[in-house]
Amino acid sequence: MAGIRDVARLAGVSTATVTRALRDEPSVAPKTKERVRAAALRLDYVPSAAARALSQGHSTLLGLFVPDIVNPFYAEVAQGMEDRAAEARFHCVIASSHLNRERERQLLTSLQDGTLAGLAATTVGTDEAFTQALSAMPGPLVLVDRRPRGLKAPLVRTDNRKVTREAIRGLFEMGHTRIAMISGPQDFDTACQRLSGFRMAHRDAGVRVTEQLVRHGHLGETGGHQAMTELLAMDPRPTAVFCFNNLVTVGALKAIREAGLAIPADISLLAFDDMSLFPLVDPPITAIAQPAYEMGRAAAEILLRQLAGETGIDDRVLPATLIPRASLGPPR
Amino acid sequence: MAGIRDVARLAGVSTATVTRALRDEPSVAPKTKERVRAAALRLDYVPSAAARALSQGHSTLLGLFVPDIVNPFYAEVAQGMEDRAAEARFHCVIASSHLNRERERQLLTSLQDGTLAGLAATTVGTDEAFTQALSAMPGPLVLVDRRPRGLKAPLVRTDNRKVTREAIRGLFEMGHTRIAMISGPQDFDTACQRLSGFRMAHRDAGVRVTEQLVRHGHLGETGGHQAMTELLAMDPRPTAVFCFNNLVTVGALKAIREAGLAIPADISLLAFDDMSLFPLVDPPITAIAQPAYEMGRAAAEILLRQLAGETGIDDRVLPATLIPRASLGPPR
DNA sequence: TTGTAAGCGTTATCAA
DNA sequence: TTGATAACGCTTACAA
Repeated sequence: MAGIRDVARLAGVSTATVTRALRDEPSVAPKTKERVRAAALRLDYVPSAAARALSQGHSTLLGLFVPDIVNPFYAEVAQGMEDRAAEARFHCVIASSHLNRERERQLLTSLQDGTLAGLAATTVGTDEAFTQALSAMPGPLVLVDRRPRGLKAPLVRTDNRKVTREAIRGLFEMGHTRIAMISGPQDFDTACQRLSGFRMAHRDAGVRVTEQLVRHGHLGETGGHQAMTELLAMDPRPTAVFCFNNLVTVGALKAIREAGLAIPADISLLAFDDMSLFPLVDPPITAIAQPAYEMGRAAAEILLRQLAGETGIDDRVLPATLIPRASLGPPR
Repeated sequence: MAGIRDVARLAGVSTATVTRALRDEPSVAPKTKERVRAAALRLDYVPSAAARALSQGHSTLLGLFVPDIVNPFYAEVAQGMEDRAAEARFHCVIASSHLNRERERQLLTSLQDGTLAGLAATTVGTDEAFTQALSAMPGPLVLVDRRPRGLKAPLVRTDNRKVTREAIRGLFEMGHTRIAMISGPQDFDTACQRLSGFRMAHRDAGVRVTEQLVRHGHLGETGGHQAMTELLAMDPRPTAVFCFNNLVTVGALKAIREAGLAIPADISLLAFDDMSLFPLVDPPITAIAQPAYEMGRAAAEILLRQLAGETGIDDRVLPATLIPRASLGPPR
């Protein structure tokens, strides 16, 4: 493996000149640059990332912390982040924790030991220790999707409240009056915002929210399934249900099927977060799609700007879109 | 940020002793270790990854090269790889290329510049330049899913032929005789193996393969859609179709719907690769599931073993499983 | 425009 | 069992 010295020797210059030439600094004479480039090429010279990181004080690695990379929402965030990072010749380290504490700790250590130049995190509100450690961390930080209480860092998110309010309004316009919501933990700000939109739509429609129809604290397929089962056991049943994320939707859908009910005839189903197969499900699921890919890009962008020295960066709010399909219909 | 010198000073030892103590080497006196640990803890000392990498000659970063992290198959591979890597305190850099050449080049550079200690790759056969560059690379390499021609490296894969053969046999047992296959590019060894299983099942059943029913070179949803449309235009139509991967299946499914045909009454559909929503599709799709997570773990495992100096590592063949659902039925 | 030389923070070698 | 010290390979003042 050729080093910078070999290149310097072959080109007949000093190592300092090699560095400058290869970075295309204007202070180097064109002829010199040419010679250095030729030498580097001939020796297959690739500068050592470790040496560079050590010398410059930071790496070109961005970290992305997500609960579950298999969840397509996060996968798309990852793809967006990675694409944007690659444009700046940065790489992404994706850590998918499954809420694994040990893994969280490892990631934080990596931020401290300089493996990572910056971190984008989708944190779970419950984990106070992690949150606190995060805020004490050196280096750029950006939050994606949600902000744990007390964490001061730019956030990339969707306008949850607005889009939910509009979507639920559509339900009222169809004639629904008993609309249920399967919401997440109350310390998820996303859940709160979506719930808030849900309530506002009720106010808009002059309908009081039936609190028993709002189920808090549900997560994942299991949570969605359980909440839906409970909702279906009520009398009278809700005529529509709004699920606060993709996995919860899947669980709810299964529960509805098991109960032998028809969508949307017996009950309408509205999902937050789209999935690629939702159009093929029976029936195709109407969903509020978040611009996950763009959110990932925006996160990388913000990290890069922070690394460039910019401070006081604002939150970035991206629009979500209602994608009408067949799971919404007027109540019987 | 405290460095090793600060710790050494506080503990009253040399930097060499600090290193040894923190790595728990037996040559350090217990009392000394204790003192060093206390000092490190008090100063919040975290060794610099860059300095360590420079000094040791390699990082603790594993690279995973996949075509598309949003495809759940690869996402699961990534999760498996990452979990296994984390156990050894390694991180994973995921590069999702979308067949982007520039991105491929970047990743190779990272392998050369020492950013990555090893690389797991799911390469696309078509890209000879990349393949060749890969084989010329320093450092451990492991192939996942498929092996491009001429690349000598351990491979983690599924027993494609066997599982396909058995699944297609099931189709014959149901009474099908005109079974189509939407296969991938002929330079994908996975496509070849699955096709081979398809042919073997025909031989087992004493049925000659109708070559017009075998469509080569299709990839992605678009490819699946197009191939299926062509197949449905044939007269007589096939009574069953086998799709060689998940995206192709989705495309084929859409084409069947557009043609207004019923599954499985008009045509049976068998997928290679499962997806989490396949059970919810109309009808639920019968699929051959690959142990993607385990494949990712195995890839990391092999990389780690190579880093530990092991050579001559064999391919790892994992079993796939047929998951019966409702998209298969006897022909009319 | 180019060169010299001092870091950067570990680890590893050799002595003690 | 511990300590000095020389790498590791690049970047960057500072000089020339």
